[in-house]
Amino acid sequence: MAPANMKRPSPSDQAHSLLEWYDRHHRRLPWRLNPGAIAQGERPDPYRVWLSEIMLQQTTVGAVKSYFDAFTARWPTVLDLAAADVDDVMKAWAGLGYYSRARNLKKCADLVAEEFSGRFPDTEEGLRNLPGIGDYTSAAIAAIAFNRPSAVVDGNVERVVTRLHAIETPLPAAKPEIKALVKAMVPTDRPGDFAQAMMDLGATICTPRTPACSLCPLNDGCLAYQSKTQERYPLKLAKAEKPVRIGAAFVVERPDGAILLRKRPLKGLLAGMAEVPTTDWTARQDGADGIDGAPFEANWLPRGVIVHVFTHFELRLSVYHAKLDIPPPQSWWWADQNLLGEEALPTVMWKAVAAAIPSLGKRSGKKKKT
DNA sequence: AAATCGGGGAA
DNA sequence: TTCCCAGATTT
Repeated sequence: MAPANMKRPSPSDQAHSLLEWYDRHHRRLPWRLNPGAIAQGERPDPYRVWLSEIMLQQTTVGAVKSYFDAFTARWPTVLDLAAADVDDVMKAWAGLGYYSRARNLKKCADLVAEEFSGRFPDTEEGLRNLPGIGDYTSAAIAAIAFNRPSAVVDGNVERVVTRLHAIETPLPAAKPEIKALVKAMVPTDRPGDFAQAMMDLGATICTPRTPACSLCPLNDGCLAYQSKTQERYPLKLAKAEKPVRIGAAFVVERPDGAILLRKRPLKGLLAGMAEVPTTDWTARQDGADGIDGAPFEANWLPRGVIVHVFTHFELRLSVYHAKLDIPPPQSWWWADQNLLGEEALPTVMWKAVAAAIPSLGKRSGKKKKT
C-alpha cells in the first residue's frame, strides 16, 4: 500500500491501471468481442450490445447467457426481432423476470426498425429516448458499441467508486457525485473497455462482501482500503421488510395431461404472462387456504404450499390439483404438458404446476439449446 | 423520493 | 437467512 503521504493517483492514472488489469483478466462472454478485436478496428454489433444490456439489468451474467444465445439464434438482427410476434418474445423471455423489459425490448426494436431503418442511435442522448433504455443502459451502449466517452454507472461501479472515495452519502442520494467522479476517469481512447473494466472489477474483486483488495489495481488510491473500511461502502438506506400475501392456485389437468392456462392482465405484476387460475393474492390474510376460491367445482386435491419471493412481497400459494375435461372458458386454453416450456409461464406458475405434477420438475428448454 | 417490477446465485 | 445483481418506469 502507498504511504499515507504519497499523492493519490490521478483519475487518468487510475483508469490506466484499471485497463492494464482488464487486459490481463479479460472475460469471454457471448456478447463481448475477443481480446484485441477493437484494436483491429472491429466494433461490437449494437444490436447484441443492446440486447445483452437489457437482459443484464438487475440480472446475473449466468442467468442471461442461455437466453442471449436463444434470442440471437432466433432473432439475429433488430429487424428480425421487430418482425417477431410480441407473444413469442414474451414466451422466450419467460423465466428471466422483470417482464416489462421484454415488452419494452419489442417496442424498442419496432421503433428502431421503423424510425431508424434498423440502426440504433449512436449517441447517449439518442439512445436514452428509446423504451427500456435509461441512464445506465444509454451510457453503456454509447460507450461499448459506439466508442463514446460516456460515464457508465451500474451497481458495481457505485460500489467501486464509493469505496475509492469513501463516500459517506447513502445511495441513491450519492448517484450524482458518483457519476461526476466516473466522468473524470473515462479515458478518451478506450471508453467501452473502461466501462466494462469497472464493472468486471466490481463483479470479481470489489465484491459486496470480503473484497479482494490485495488484488485490486486501484488499491493504492482507495480511501476505504487505506482505512480498512471497504465493507462499510456503499452506504444505503434501510429497505422495508416484505409483507406476506396468501392465495390458492388451481392446476387443472385434462386426461391427456394438458394444463388449463389463462393470461394475466396487461398491467401490473407478471403483466401479460400465462398463469394457472388463482385466487387473488391480497384478499386472504385470514389464514384460509382459498379452496372456496376455485374457478369451478371439481375434486380438488391439496398438493401443498409453494413459496415464491417477489421484489416487494412474499407469496404463499396453496396448490390444488384436479383432473377434468371441460371446454376452456373464454380466453383460457389447454396447454400441452410437453410444450409447457414454450408457454409464457413465469417461474412462480411453473412452481405451482410442478407442485401438482411432480414429474414435471424444473422448467426445461431454457437452459439447454434445443 | 418512493414504489413497483422476478428470479436466482453466492456466502 | 441476507444481499444484490450491467435498472427502468410509474406514482
